[in-house]
Amino acid sequence: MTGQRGKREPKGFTDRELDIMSVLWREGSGTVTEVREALGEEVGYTTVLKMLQILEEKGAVGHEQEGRAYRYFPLVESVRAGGRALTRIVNKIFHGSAERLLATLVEDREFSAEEIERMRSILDRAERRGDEK
Amino acid sequence: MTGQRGKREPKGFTDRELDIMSVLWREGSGTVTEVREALGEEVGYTTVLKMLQILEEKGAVGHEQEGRAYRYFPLVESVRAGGRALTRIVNKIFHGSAERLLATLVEDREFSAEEIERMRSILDRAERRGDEK
DNA sequence: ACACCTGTACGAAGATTGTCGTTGACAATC
DNA sequence: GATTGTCAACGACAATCTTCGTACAGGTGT
Repeated sequence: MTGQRGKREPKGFTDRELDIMSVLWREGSGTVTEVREALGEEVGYTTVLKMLQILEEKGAVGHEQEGRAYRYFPLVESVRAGGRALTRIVNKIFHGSAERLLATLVEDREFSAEEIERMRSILDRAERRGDEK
Repeated sequence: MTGQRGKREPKGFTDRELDIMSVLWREGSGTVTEVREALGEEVGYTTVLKMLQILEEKGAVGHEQEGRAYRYFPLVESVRAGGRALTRIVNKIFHGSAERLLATLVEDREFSAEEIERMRSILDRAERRGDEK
């Protein structure tokens, strides 16, 4: 009974919710039918609708009328959601070490020289940003 | 009714489960009481026990008798769990771009010059690894 | 008008999570 | 040998998540 129940905290998304959000982030917006199609139609229409309604209740998406249908769009930015998810992983799994997270990230993946270069630039920027302080 | 539910897939951990796993990864192992203490005793003894039993049922932890108590230890490595979690995030939130994930990761954090340097080394290693192919 | 589409709303059912209370086993201590 | 303390097992309960079935509403075509 710690009472941290407040619905203010965004909290993370469950698997299915994340599937839906992923589509909306990628496409920008979508009707129930569009989202369902993007998911390969593996789930029923009403299921997708229900998920969107739950997500809306949580404040993660909004909708506007479009003809007869509703068009849903994300209200939380993917970067913010990603930041929260990463923080959680860094703290709980990598014991606060972003390095270790990075090591694991690049472990199982192949990168082109260009990608590596861009990632270096990202680190350079972070370094300069630190210096200016 | 897609039926791809097979309980073979490790799936992700929920918040509370991750709290518990985090302790076991950090400490190596722990009895119910130890884990509970590590969590600041904010949850009841039986709750921690139940979580450990659920985790055991899922194959994420195991236990051995130690005197009168059980000593639980992780069966899944943190790096593997982290890898799965990262894959999920990269795919669902960053649309497959590890770069963008990295950008978000370093965005809200401050790093020492040493940390940046070590992260660069990680990228160097990944690059060399790619070359050898 | 009537029968269909297309779409949303409602609500229920099953699974899982997270929280415990209670019980019972076992050993140490008085 | 009765009491107390430690600890696992069982089962209950509420909250969520996920999946739909069913019902209802507004157009469309004949």
